[in-house]
Amino acid sequence: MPTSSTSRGEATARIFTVFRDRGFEGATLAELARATGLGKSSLYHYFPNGKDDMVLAVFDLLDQWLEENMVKPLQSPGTPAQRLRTILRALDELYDGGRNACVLGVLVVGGARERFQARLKASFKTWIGAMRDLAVEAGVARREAQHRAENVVIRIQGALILAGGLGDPEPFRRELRQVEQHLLAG
Amino acid sequence: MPTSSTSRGEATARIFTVFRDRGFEGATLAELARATGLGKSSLYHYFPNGKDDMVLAVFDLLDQWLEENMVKPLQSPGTPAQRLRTILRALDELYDGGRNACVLGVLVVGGARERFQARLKASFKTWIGAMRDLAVEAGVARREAQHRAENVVIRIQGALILAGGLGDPEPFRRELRQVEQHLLAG
DNA sequence: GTCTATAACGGGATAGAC
DNA sequence: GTCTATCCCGTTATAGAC
Repeated sequence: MPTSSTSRGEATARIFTVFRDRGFEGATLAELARATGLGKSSLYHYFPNGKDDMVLAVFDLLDQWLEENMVKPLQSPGTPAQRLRTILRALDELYDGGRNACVLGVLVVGGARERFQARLKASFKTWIGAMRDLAVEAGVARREAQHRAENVVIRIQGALILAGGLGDPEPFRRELRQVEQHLLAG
Repeated sequence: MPTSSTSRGEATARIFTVFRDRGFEGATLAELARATGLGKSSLYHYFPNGKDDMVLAVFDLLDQWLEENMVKPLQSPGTPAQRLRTILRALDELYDGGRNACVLGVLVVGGARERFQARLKASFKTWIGAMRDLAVEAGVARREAQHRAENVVIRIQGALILAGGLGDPEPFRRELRQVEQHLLAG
């Protein structure tokens, strides 16, 4: 169906990286156009409300990613520990071993938060919910599982911040290893 | 010596909150002027290089805060646990129980990181170093103390992100309580 | 759907009087 | 040190041809 050289979906994937690296107010139309290979007019063709629409598309893409890489592994075969490993590997890849920021964390700061609070909350809840369900399945009491799941997300977000601030991805890598031990521990 | 109604120091304190709440690119001169009660020209009188100079002043202020509230308590009387409590109380106040963002975390995202990487790294290292020294004094081996200190900073940063994303400060409050148990544990 | 051109606006920054 | 006025540029957004 798509007739253009760069589909809306392909454009969204590029736009994702621009918001992740530059933040909402730091992402200019010029850079978004360059990153997608589209002219400004074409961007407005796909995203009539400009950057706001682009961010919503990024949330849609992110929610697909969460569904595929966090939620779907809950129904896969294997032990909870094995599936957790799969999940953490996907996160490690998404964040490029601590060298990439998290677009959710980026959109929490500045004026973007107010605008997209509902989507931010929903995405975080999806993520936390998946981690919690895995812990519950491994025998952790539901309330404790919820807290551990939030703790996992907190530590990943914080590790990405520190890695960025130090200019060194190592804190992220160590934290990811510890998280693996922590979530399902007896 | 200051003859103006709003001194540079007072202005910096207000500017701090604007960058914290809006981010570097989100903070406009109009808002910075409004928040300080100064005209644009007065801002440029105090900060000849505009927003860049303002951020440097914010780093100076923050480093003073770290010295007073993280480093100085290391020489205070009392057990390490007591001094840790004092330190965590100061952080709880700084972040208003999880309702405020961390200006360090905010400046890590977007184009501000590259510009201020050195200052960011220095501030994080000061903070981590203080936490580490406290753990060492409590009998934790130095390498383990360093890791725990980084973990504390990671969890505080991450908790602020999640609190912002969910629009609920509770994750921060719980994390702060857990951090208190974790840093010095035998 | 994509292009060129441009409108309309807001941003950072400066000049010069006081 | 502060004010008013202004400049210049980048940014968002739109118009209209192809």
